[in-house]
Amino acid sequence: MADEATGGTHEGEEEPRAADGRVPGRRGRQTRQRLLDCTSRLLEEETYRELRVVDIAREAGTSPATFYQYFPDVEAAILALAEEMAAEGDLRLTAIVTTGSWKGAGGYRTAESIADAYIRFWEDNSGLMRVIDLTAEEGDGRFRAIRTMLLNRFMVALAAVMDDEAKRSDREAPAELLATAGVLVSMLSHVAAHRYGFEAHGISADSLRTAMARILYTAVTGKKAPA
Amino acid sequence: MADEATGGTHEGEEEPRAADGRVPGRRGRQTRQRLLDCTSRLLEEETYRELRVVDIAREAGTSPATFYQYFPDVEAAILALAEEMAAEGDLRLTAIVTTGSWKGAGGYRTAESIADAYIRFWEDNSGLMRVIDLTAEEGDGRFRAIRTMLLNRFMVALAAVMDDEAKRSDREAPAELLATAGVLVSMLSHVAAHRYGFEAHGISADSLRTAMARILYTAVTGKKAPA
Amino acid sequence: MADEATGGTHEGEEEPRAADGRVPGRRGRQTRQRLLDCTSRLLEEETYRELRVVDIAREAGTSPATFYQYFPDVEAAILALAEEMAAEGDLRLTAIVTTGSWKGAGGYRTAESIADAYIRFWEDNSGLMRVIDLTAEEGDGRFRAIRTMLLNRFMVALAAVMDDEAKRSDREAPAELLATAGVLVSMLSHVAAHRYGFEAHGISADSLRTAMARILYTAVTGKKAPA
Amino acid sequence: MADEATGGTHEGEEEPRAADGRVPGRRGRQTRQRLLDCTSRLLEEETYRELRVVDIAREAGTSPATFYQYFPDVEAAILALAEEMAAEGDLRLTAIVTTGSWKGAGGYRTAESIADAYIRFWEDNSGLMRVIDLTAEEGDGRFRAIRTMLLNRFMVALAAVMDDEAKRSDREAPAELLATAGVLVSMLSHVAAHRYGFEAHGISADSLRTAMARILYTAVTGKKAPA
DNA sequence: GATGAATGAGGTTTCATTCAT
DNA sequence: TATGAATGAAACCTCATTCAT
Repeated sequence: MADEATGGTHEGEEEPRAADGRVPGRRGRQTRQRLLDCTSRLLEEETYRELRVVDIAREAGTSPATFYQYFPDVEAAILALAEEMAAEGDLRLTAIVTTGSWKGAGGYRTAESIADAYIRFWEDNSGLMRVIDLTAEEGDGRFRAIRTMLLNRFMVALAAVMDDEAKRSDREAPAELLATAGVLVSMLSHVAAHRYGFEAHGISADSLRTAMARILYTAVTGKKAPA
Repeated sequence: MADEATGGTHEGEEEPRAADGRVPGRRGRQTRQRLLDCTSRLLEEETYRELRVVDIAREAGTSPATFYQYFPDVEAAILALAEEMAAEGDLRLTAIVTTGSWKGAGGYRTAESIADAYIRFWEDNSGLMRVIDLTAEEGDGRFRAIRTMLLNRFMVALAAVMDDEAKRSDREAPAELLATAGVLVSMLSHVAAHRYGFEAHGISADSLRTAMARILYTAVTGKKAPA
Repeated sequence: MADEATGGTHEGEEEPRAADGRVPGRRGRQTRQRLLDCTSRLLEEETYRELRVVDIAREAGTSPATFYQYFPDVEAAILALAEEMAAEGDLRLTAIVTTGSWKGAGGYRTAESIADAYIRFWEDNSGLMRVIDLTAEEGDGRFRAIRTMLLNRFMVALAAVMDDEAKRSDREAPAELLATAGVLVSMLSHVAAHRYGFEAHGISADSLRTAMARILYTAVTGKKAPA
Repeated sequence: MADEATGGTHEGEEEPRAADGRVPGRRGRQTRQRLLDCTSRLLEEETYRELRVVDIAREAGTSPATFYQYFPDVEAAILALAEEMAAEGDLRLTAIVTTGSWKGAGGYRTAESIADAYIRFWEDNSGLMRVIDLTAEEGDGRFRAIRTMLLNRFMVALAAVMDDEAKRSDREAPAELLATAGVLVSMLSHVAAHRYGFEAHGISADSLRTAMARILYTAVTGKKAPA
């Protein structure tokens, strides 16, 4: 969920630096990227607590020394990864909200597709999101910032939609507009994150999606969800 | 949130065992508890990734050797801690739902107090809950089980209430009753967990509570939340 | 030589601490001492620049881990060694000056035995003294302090003797009494340190001793050295 | 001080060679010199024990690879630096002795200016001299040779002066002529090296100079130093 | 029951060194 | 000539873990 209301920092693509302070060339950037990719992959397999520099290096077919040429430690690599992902994910998520229509019968379908897209997004980045969530909760400012960048626009977009819908149907927008949007984002995030936990106990992804879509729909339109 | 629908394992209070297999006496149990308390405390301060046996021992004013008399590793201590907490928390959380009335004006107040209690519970156990969430997401069955034990009854109770309310007001209960309850629990959990993230960006705990209470209220009663 | 005129700190035997902050017991102190002894030995063989923790541990028949239980790094071990030595050496050196008589023919013999004792002291501690000198020159306050503790009393004693002698023979004591003593100590130290360098080029320890004794004798008594 | 009586090796200005054996051109010599300069500078700031190839390269704004084009390791660079310095310093130091007059009242002033010049010379090359002293003490033949080259002529010149003065005043030259000169050089060197150590404890450079000048004067002329 | 002490094991980190460009 | 980049090798350092007391 979006921990912050203030806008994400568009950081103008600062060059990554090698350990000695120089900006790496083509080959170097390639290696760096390979390390990031492997970090990402391992994040799915290993426990965060047990993810080692050696593992990443081995996975990437290099030596730890090479890893340290590009990142001071595992966290830094994950941070870079998170930044990369947030930049892309931000758009991907926001697009979902702004695209769909909430008028008439299609509204519920929009709600569904949001739930769907969210779940899929989390699935695509589960390892990384898991760590971002953890570290943000642990109070790490850098990861909090990333999380914000990633979820904020989605949250704001959702709030805007709720506002529009309220006006359109002559209702009053809820006083806690942003908070409500944030709560909904939280709901989506957490369900997506723990999807397998649910499934392991008989609650299908499908019914989760439906349950979320209904809540979303009602929150946005103020109407009962269709049967 | 409740990853599982099946009941929590009531493990009949098995005695903790020391490393040598014996059931520890009074002094031993005290030491063990001290270690658990310190683990809990450190879980708030340190990063999970960096929590070491040595740290716990030092915090408890003993040596690592003593730690190993009671736990095979850090995870085991956390697990014990989690079990301890789940047993107590289960009741504490469920009580909230079963106690309150949903009739008339008081219904909304019940929703509010649930949100409140949830946030407070998380606050009291943030470090531990953080780790339980993480490890459960990472697929660790033991922690998933704990999480279930903790949240399942709450979820089921919530589902029951929703069912009752539907019957009372002659509505049809939502098809996805359990899923909906699960989703609501997710919402509560995640917002509680990331409460400080929200606050750091201008969304107050108060407005979060209100936003959650409204969604809860609507989901349970099928009515619009009062202005 | 004595870089400082102010008195050495008698530090009341502070207990050495292990890495975890505890005061080691008997066995621990033994190990610690063994490590110190080996450090001392290696200081004679290896280059300071190349003295590694591993070397010391191996020499002592333990593992690096054990070393780190007692010292944070090589420097710390050397420092401890230096402190140990300074406490003992201080007395050993000072005794030389205060013991001998400067009256009549015996005076020159006293000068000689000072030179002698100094050379011998350096020989017994060459490796350590070498490092103390280096690090003190490099500006390390801790080693400077040690050097002071070691040489200061000797310097002061020498100054006192010079003062006495001046009074006895009705001369005026040199204005730069302490500075002169310091310079003489420097002379003794450096010659002792580079003794082998001299010898390699045909200047025998014997003639060095004589040359120094003469300069000493003249400086202290104001008389020409006997042929 | 002059560890050796035998003459310094005049090595006929052999061209420096690059790693591949070629004699470097203009640009190459420039780079090499820059590396030497940086080494010299770092010798003042860093500890000898901690001076790394990487440091030098970075300081010089190049990469380690470039360093290795000119020197096989740090020691080699220091050695080159030392040779460079010794060639120049030799003359600079010796000039002091041969220039001044020892007749009459001016004699003491000559002694003073020697002490002065020595101190200044050390100050200009403290880092390097520190390392030369250490390595020579550690028994490294190459550095011993350098040290000899640097100090030998000064020592010999001093001995010659002492001899002259003895003859002039009809005294017998001290039997240990060379040894005495060597001891005096030691004195000068050590005091110069530890000048700051003295100052930190209340013995001023000025009084050191005076004390040394007096000892020198007496040793050379056989007379008491003027009040 | 508690714990000093030792240490195997293994990850971390740094560096020297090389090579292809 | 210069240097990005990679990396073997080795030291550093920390920890989990054990055991004798």
